[in-house]
Parts: sequence; C-alpha cells; structure tokens
Amino acid sequence: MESSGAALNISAVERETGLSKDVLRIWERRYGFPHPDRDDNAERQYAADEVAKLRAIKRLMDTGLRPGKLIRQSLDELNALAEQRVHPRRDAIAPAIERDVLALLKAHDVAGLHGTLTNLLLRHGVQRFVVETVAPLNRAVGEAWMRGELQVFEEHLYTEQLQAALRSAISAFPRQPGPPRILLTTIPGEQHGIGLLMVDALISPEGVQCISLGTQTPFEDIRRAALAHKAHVVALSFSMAFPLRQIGEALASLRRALPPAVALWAGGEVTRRLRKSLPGVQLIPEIADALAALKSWRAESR
Amino acid sequence: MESSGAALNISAVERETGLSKDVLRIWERRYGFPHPDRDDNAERQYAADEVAKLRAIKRLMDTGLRPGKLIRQSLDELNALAEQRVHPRRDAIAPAIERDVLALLKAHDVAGLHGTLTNLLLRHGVQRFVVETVAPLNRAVGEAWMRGELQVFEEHLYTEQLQAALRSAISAFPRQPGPPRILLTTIPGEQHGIGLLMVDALISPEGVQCISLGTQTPFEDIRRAALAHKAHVVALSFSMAFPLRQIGEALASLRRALPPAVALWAGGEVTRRLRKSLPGVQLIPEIADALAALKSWRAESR
DNA sequence: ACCCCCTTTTGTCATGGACATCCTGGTACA
DNA sequence: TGTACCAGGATGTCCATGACAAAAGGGGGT
Repeated sequence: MESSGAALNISAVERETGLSKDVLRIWERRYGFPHPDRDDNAERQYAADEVAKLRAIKRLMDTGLRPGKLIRQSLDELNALAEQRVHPRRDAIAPAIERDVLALLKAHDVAGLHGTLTNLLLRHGVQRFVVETVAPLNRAVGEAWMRGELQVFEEHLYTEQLQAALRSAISAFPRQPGPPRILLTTIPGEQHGIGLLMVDALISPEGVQCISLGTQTPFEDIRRAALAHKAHVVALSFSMAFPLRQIGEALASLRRALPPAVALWAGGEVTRRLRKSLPGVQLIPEIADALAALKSWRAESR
Repeated sequence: MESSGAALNISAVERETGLSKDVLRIWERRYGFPHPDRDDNAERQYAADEVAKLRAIKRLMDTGLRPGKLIRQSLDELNALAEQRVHPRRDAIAPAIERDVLALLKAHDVAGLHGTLTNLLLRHGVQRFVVETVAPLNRAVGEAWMRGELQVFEEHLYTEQLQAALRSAISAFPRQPGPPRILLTTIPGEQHGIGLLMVDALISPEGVQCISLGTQTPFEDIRRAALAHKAHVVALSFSMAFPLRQIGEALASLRRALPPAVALWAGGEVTRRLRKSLPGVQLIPEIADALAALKSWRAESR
C-alpha cells in the first residue's frame, strides 16, 4: 500500500464517495475539511485517508446524521460512532447464520457462500428465505460494512452471490399469469437492484406477474412502460444511499404522471424516514410489507 | 402526453441524460442550446423536448461524433443521422432472430421474449448462444434504440431478460475450480454489467473459476480483491457510454496497482477506439476474443 | 404532549473565468 | 507519396464566490 498512492481529483472522489463536487467544495469552504493538496494547476488532489474519512462520513449521513456533527471527528471516532449507530439488534432470529455468512465473506470463500445461500434457500423456500434470511443478512452485512469490518469488494461479492441465488429461485418458479401485474424498477440515480429481486422472489409465488425493468428507468419511460404493459402496480425500490430529499419529489411527480388506477408502491428502509405523507403512494418499509400490500390490493380490487 | 409535462431542473437532466451540469451550462453558454426557461428563482427548467434532443446528442456522441456538429441539428435530423451511423450490417448471420426479438420487445411480450432466449440458449449451448446470438442481438438492440425504434424501457426489459437467461445458464454449470481464477468487475462509473455476465457464461465452461464482483468496484478494492482471491486475471468491462478519456487512465493506474503477475483484460467494443497502446493490458474488443485471451494465458503460464 | 414559528444548517444553483486535452487540418520534410 | 509535426479550434473540467430554498433543530405557548 504505497503511501504515495495516487491522489484523486475531485471527480474521482465524487465517484468513489457519492458526494457531489459542489458538496466537496462547500465543505472545504465552510468546515475546512477536506483540505486537499493542490497540483500544479491549482486543482484539488485528495489523499487516500481524506477519501476514507469522507466515505465514513457519507455512510453515517445515510443513517440520518448530519455532517456538521461528523466532520470534525477523526476517522477512529467516526468508526466508533458507526458502531453505536448500528440498530440495536432487535431479534436473535438467526445470529448464527449471520455470523457464518460474515465469516465466509471475510474468508473470501466463494463456494462456501454460494453453498450456504443455496442451502438456506432450498431448506426454507423462497419466501421465508427472503423475509427471514435475506432481509436480516442484508442488515448484518450493511452494518458490518459500516463498522469497517467488511471491505467494499466483500460486500460486492455478497450482493453478487445473493443476486445469483435469488434469480435462480425466481426463474425456477413457474410463471402463472394473473393479476396484479407489477412493474418493478428504480428511478434514475438509484442503482441498487437487490430490493427489486427480493420483491420479485417474494411475491411471484403468489401468482403475480412481476415485470422487472432493472435499475434506473427514466421517469417518462416508467410511465410508458406502465401503460404498455397495462401494469396494475408500479413498485419502486430505494436504498439507504439514495438522497432522501429526492424521493418525495420523485414519488409525487410519478404519482401525477401515472393513471390513478395504477397503484404506486415505494419500498426500502429509507421510506421510513420520509416525513410528508404522500397521497396515493403505498410505502413498504419492510420487505414483508410487500405481501401485505399485495393482499390489500387484491382486497380493494375486488 | 401533456405538453405541460413537468419541467426538469438541471440535476434531473444530468441524471436522465448522463451529461454533467457543467456540460449543460457550458453548452448553453457556447452554443445557445439547450436554452431552458427559468423559474422564479432563476433556475433552469428544461422542457421535455429539449431533454429528448440532449439524449439524442449524447447517444450519437457515444459513437464518436462531436457535439459541435450535432447541437445545431433538429431532433429529426439527429435521428436520421443515427440511422446512417449504424454500422453497416456486416453479416447476415441471423437477421431473422434479430427481427423476432425486436418484434417481441415492441409488442411487450415478456413471456415470448423469455421463451425465445431460453430456447436459443438450450438449442445452441451457452457458448454459441453468447457469441452468435447475444453479441449480435446486443448490437441490434443498441442500433434499434439509436434509431429511436426502441424505447428505453423496452431496452431495459431486454437487458433484464437477457440477464436472467445468462445467469440461469451460469448457475446451471457445475463449478470446477481450476486456473486461471478470473476476477470480473467494472470500475466506478461503469454501470453496465451485461458484459461481465457474457464473459462469465462464455468461459466458465472452460473450467475457469470466475468471481464476479458486479459493477462499480472502487479501484483500491479491485486491487484488494485480486490479492484476497489470488486472482490470475482481472477482467474489466466497458460499455459504449463510458467516457473514453477515462479508460486509458484507469487501466494504466490499475496496471500499476496490480502485481505484474496478474493479467489485466479490458473488454467491450469501446476498447477498439482506444488510441494509445497500453502495455500490460489485454484488449478484448469482441466477446469471442475472451476465449482467445484465455487460450493465450494458458499457453503462457505453462 | 403537540404544534407553530424562528434560527441554523445544509445542499444546490448561478456566473464567469481559466486551462489542459483532444481533434483537425495544413505544412515541412524524408 | 507518405509521415511527422505543429497551430489553432473545439471541448470538457475545474475554480471561486455569491445567493437562496428546503430541512432540521430549538423554544415557547396552548
């Protein structure tokens, strides 16, 4: 690990941390951090440890903290804070499984990870797998990453293996066409698609037709797709990292664009942090709520 | 389609078109286009047709054209230009299949699309499917989209269904551990992962161990992952939309960061547009070249 | 305990200038 | 005739600074 590790310019830091150039500059102006060196052309050159601290700040902000409190702390203090911020373990459903999976990730045991996930999936069935295993596992992996226990690439490996497991479960299920027809996607800027797969895997067995468009469908195309596929429901997924302030606005404008008869679901833990109530939008803060939403849709549409 | 369709602000346009705020502003300053209205707060409000033209310009630029020539043309002229830009059809391998798939996409026939892809996959086997079907199909779909024949959401549906087909093929294959161990991923900013799946599906049958990290792994983590997994090869995939100027720099810095014994492969059609030669980097402009690269790796490592 | 209002915090936008880099076309030279 | 090189235009990214709207926090009153 060369300490002379290539310094990053502002757009590279934007990509690596998810903090916009504007934010990076104004933090420097207001708080004095970060304070990158300048190259011959007076352009900012961020050192690796500054970027690490920026990443730590960003992930704490994603849990709802504000930068003013965080930015003066050292990286160690931030990591300590991250440990406290971790939700108090609400249940002890399967801490053994969580421990196992984390251990496999840290050992870079691809085959073991794949085997464990497949085993759990087959043992409990898709739906229980999603609700009782995947959801807590996601939380555990996210928290371990927050604590700095997991590297980014280890988290990527987890996501990839999980995706493989979920997709094979989904494709193994026989498609039975039947209402409602649900359009799954994320809006531009939201690049995490695991939530879509979880919903798909959870409700496809209920005889629903899920049509997934993957991530980042432009707004106008979501509307067009809903019409083209005659969807009864449009379901969007949001991850923690998605800027909260954009969600409300996006949902409202999409609600306006869609025919009133088409239901609009918004899933992801972040949706719990939404303040305003959004008329005509069904929030799904927990993955299990998707089943409830499906039930109530069926009850209402009778 | 309401002409009063909600106007977009500059960051929404950035997300929807992939053109940075800086670029949007400086085009306005230099070329006079776009020329968005201003709201009460003097902020830019882009109309829907402006955004459409911006998208058309962006996709033509991704093929190598420069904005100065494009920006004065009307949307119709741009679409006409896109049609010419389409590569002359080099072969007539399977135009019937391409026509079929495009027709299914336009008809929004999810089941039919799924069936066709699965059928082709089973009939020809994974490797022929990837090289002879998927690669030309990708080109056909990309060109149809360029010509404005396909909507964005139709292209998303294609990608999603293709991904499902490839993943099921990959997971169906028995994993036989054996060298080389290949790490698959994309660099930050490159969000298209289909290329990774194609490579995985193509070379896994050769008894290779492919470890995919999905898209957008930070540089430092690519290095760490290569070491942790003791990878023999790091393979990156680039799509047309990825800014050409970043590729050379990224590959060079990654080449420096990786041990010399680890091979570095860079795939994707864009890599053909690279000017500089990159020592220590194996380019894979065609998907079939991945097999050749594998062969030569095995020959050299004996 | 809840609600409303005021202050502070925070992110985003705007303007205009500067400059490194890439591309194009032309010219000199082998 | 072909190649190497150079000037100038085209293009994207960066910088500094000012401004302001929206969200969050903090009281005080009902």
